[in-house]
Amino acid sequence: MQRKSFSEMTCPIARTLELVGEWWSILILRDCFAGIRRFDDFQASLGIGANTLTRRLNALVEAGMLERRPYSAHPPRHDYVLTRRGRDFRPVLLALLAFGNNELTPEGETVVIVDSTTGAQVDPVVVDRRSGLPLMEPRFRLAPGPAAKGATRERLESGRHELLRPMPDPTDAGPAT
Amino acid sequence: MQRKSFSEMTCPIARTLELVGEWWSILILRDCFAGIRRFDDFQASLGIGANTLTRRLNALVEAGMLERRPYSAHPPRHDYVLTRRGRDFRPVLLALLAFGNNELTPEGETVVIVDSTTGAQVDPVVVDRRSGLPLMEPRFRLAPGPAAKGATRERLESGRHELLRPMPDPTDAGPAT
DNA sequence: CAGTATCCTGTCCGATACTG
DNA sequence: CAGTATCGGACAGGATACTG
Repeated sequence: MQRKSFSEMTCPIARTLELVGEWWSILILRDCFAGIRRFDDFQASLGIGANTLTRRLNALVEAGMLERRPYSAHPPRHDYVLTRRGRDFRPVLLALLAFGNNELTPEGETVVIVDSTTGAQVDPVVVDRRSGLPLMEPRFRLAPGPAAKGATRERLESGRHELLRPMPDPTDAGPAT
Repeated sequence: MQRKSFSEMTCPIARTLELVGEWWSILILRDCFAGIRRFDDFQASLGIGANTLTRRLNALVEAGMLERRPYSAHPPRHDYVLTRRGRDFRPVLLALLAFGNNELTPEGETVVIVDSTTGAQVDPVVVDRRSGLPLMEPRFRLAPGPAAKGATRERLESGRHELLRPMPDPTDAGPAT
């Protein structure tokens, strides 16, 4: 990247983006959750060049998202499996999946989450683990953490942040104010 | 991109990735939720070139994530505000935020979500909106949607998919060096 | 089968200059 | 202030060839 490098950024979102780096990385992680572990299977599933796959796989290992697990010594062969950190990425994939299903399915959905007991399709929401309440509840707010500084801190303290707030629909003919 | 183009892919995750395209896009969306709406403010917040910002902003408008709202006619000026689709992207940002906070904060967290009533820090989880149960419950599973085909369908039907399943810890790699 | 090495190309991005 | 136009560099990703 010749972008100024996200590592200089303290934002956790930017950091995460830096870690998963390129798009293929996320798709590879998706495939890991689909049970794929072998080089060849990744290649077949993704339609990615062997070359590029090597680079992405190495990057993910280096990022601590994947781990090599030898299954043969002669010749040396290994599976690529998710580390704890890699498994922690799951909610991001679920969120991407939900968004894609809600917004981008001209010809119908290809993957859905269903509740086996009812057969109903699941609508994923993000909630607070402890209270079970959706994060949109007014009681929740973004706050500066210990390492926050400058403009970030100010913006967070001002309460103007809308990541946890319902927003008016601009297309719904709301007066422009 | 000279990648084969995700649009050929039917996976909702791949589609979403195609939509938000480049990394700056996601950071721009993040800033939109932070209440930023003006070209200049994006530039200052992101440290991005005016040139690049224009391109990303145009792409996001074209993708239906942002909308231009004129606030001046002479000269023509507009705010960039989230559309419904753009606001639908919120859970992805929350998931990225949570991941970054959990995994990538060597010097401490910069942004946290807190419960105002208790002061406790919030741990976000993804649950089924209807039942309130975490998606890891065995009753939930991925299933092929109406438009699923081929290998995707087979893999989903085989039940081997682990996106909604707890996975064994592979001896665990901590942060790789 | 499971990769690595090399070369090439597209394009994302940054810097700079310019406009109303 | 809010952008657009143009140029150049870095790098992700593709194609191909090669190894054990």
